[in-house]
Amino acid sequence: MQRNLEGLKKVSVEILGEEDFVKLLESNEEIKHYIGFEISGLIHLGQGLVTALVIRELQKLGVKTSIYLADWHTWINDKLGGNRELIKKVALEYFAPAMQECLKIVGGNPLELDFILGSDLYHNNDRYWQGVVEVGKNLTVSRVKKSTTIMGREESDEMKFAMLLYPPMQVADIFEMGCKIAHAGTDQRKCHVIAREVATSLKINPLKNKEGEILKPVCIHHALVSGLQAPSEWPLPENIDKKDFIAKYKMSKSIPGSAVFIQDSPEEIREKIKKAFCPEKEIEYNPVLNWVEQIILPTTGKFEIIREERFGGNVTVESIAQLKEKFKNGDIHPVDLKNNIAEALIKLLEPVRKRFADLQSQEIIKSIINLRKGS
RNA sequence: CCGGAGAUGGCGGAGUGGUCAAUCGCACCUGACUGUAAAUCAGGCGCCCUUAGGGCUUCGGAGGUUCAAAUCCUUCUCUCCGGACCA
Repeated sequence: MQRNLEGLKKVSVEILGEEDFVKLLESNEEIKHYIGFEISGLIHLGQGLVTALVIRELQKLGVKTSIYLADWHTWINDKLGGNRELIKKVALEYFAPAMQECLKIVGGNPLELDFILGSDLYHNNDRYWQGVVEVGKNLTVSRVKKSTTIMGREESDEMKFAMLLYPPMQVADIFEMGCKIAHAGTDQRKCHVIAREVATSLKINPLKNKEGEILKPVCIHHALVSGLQAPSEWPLPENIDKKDFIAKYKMSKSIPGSAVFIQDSPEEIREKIKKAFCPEKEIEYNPVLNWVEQIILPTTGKFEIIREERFGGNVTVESIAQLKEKFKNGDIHPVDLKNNIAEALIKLLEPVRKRFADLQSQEIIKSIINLRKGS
């Protein structure tokens, strides 16, 4: 079994508590992982495939992986109209199978991926709610308020009191499930940092290794994938932090053109990518290039460009550095990139489309889409 | 509970009795220009009718005044800001 973190590091941006992770691997004890999902709508490539890539790598390390279907959190955050029945239905009939397919696509093993539904975890579970309170006793209100950005809300948005329950609940989830590895996109960082900070103060249900020592959860964060939309200003203004600026343009479910959803039809995929922002020779801020880097290459190991002779003929690249080089000097044109990434994605995602091709699945997907329009 | 402010189209935000289907900005859609997108320019952007034009339904909900209301009145709901209560 693989014992180093190199593969994992390639598909993530940071590991908080890396040394602890190495120790855990060496100790041969069971290591449980989880990533939590709000059942917030359709699954896009970032959520589906990038998550799956990390899970694949964790499985290679012998970690017991799981996905937490956070129906309570979804309810609190008022997604899917706050309709608890629908949330559960979508969780079990769309999210879970979809993530199995995504994991299969990237070469992971869906049979070794557990699913845990929030309602089941909390049902008749005093210890969980004690955990929530105990986490809360270690936090100030302002700290919790600041951390509500993990819910994808703006500070200016109206905040219901229940939203303040969300971060401590998310932290308590980790301890309740006994997950030594907590995994999420970088947007969830604040919550994980809280989890690590309070970990050593917990009395009721702390994380422990097999020697009984109290542990902080190891937190793995993957990068958020760029959205295809154009930035509000281009070229990027000189005087600002480019990284911060770019970070604002992530794939988003609420910005229609920014994301490809995993069950999108070939036509939809082509159309969205055709409309993508993709300046010629630009390698610093280029969402299409970013997709090749974060999705195509880690999944298939190569990126094939099929094009007419007059444009330079076919090329295959195997690293992002190689691709960037060719793109920067104009050997590869944005249209080459777009045409081929679209076809590559169509091919990759075919199993998902098949999985959800039946009438019942289509109904569920439709109901998610209509909800968004309505609310 | 009391006092004040407010609720307008996807969002922001004008409008305070007729000329308002509702200025404007953003977003969005179409076309032109580029081997893509962006930028720029032209047009569209409540719904229906084939255009001129016409019809229908809108300005938090309900009711009312008026020839005529997003605009006035009553009432309800919700939001924000103060204050009161704090055994």
